[in-house]
Amino acid sequence: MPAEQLRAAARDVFGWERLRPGQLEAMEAVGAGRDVLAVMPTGSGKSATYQVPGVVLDGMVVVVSPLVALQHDQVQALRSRPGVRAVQLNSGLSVTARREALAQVREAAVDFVFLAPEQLGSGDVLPALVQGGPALLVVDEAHCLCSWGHDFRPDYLRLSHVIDAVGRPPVLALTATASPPVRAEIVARLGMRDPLEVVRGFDRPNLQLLVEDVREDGQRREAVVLRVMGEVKPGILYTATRASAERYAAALAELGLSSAAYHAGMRRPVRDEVQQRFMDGDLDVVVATTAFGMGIDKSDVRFVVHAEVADSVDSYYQEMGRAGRDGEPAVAVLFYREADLGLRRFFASGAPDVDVLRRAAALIAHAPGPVAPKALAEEMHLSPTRVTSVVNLLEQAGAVEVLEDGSVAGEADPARAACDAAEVAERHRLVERSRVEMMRGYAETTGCRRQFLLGYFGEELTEPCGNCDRCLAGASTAVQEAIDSPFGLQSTVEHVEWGRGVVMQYAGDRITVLFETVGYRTLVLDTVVENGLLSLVSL
DNA sequence: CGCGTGAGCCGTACGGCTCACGCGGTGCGGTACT
Repeated sequence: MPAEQLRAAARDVFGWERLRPGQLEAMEAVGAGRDVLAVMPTGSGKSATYQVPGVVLDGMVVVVSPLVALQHDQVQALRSRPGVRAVQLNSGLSVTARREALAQVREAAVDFVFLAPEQLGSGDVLPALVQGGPALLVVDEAHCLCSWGHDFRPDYLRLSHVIDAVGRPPVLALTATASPPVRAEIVARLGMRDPLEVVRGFDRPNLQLLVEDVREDGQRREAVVLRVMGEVKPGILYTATRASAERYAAALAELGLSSAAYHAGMRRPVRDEVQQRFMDGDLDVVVATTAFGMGIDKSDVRFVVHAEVADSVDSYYQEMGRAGRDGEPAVAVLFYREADLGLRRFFASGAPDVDVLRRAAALIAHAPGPVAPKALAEEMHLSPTRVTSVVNLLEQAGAVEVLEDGSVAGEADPARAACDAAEVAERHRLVERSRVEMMRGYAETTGCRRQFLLGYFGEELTEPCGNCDRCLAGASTAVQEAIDSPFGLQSTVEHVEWGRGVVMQYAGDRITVLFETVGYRTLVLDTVVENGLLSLVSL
């Protein structure tokens, strides 16, 4: 697909006179049938990378998108363009509307179809897609695969099977934030082949990065409220729990701010109203849990304050990145207390029930033929989500096989299968917990915070930034040149005890490695070298 | 893991302390009930 054709479509259909370099690069690859992973900041025209090829391509584009509300907005935006046909498939559709949409999909009589991964799990959607034969499959907000796929929304981990089932069209994965290991996981989990990675800058120099140490929980409340009161509005205050969001929202309102809480425990219409008021500029502060943010693109947010740590640097970067999108000065403040890591560790430690794994493996092994997930759910009195998650683990452990129609087969010894599957989950749990530890790394770093963040995302900032609290205090310790070390960034190393890992970062006299089995570990480089703890692995 | 809540106790009559316990995030879909 020549660039000229893409430019013409962008201009004639969407009214975009110019395409940015990253956009065009991704579009051309997609048009040429290549898998693409695009990591580009929100507001940089990520959606254009599938919208434009979508109107040029001969065939239908399937977009897997995590939130029904996002799908709705995306469909509306596309329908407003001349001659563009877009539908969505979700549980909100009436029987008639759904039947109609499915018929259109079967005949490939639409340009775009939007759906959540759960739609692909059962019934009539996958056969309709197979018949329609998509020309491109897009996974929007692809980091959800890693953050949600393992337990919360396990249908995400089934996408590679869907891609195979619909005839392996080119795959385009999109996200705004993904560190190198997250990118690798997206590529692996989707089974992408030799993907082109288009990664556009992570650096947001207009964001001032601050961390405030809190000793006692009691002191924090007041400090957070004072900070929010003192900042230029509007802004977002993130909290770790719903109750905390409610409390802060009330406290700020009492002091005269227009503030509102936002979390998943609130009724849908109330949540929508809060979001709308924020977008319209009617709110000074939204006090929210992680429920708030996806799909929010408001340019003039002046601060993002975290009352407690996020669950990973990936999440933190994504949340703070909602400030200062207009390029004007904005501030990201993290209130840090070591004890807060406990709650995040708790969230990251949902251990699987070995007995459930064993029972599932036994049912599958002793069945006369392949078992439908629905039958497993009924037999075991588990929700479909739990069953999918259990099947995913057994499959990753190599104990069962999921057939093209979704049914599960396997003859492994149940006790053994459960043990192997639990080990898969345990490895994932360790990595999740080490991601929490990297939040400590950010909060406790003695060096430039931006160098830490960019290093985490695989980019190098050669000089301290001058716009974080460490730099402003003149206290940034020099970052050790990677050149001094025998282990280059992103090189594969082997530890005497923890096995293989990838070098992620240098900060001060320390080296951080992401190990396959135990997750992130930070080591003193001199000790590593003196004792020969690491060796370079040539691949 | 650690915070907030409520029960129970102290030691002197209502306030304050300690301790045990439960709970904590994210959304899809479908079902049951107005």
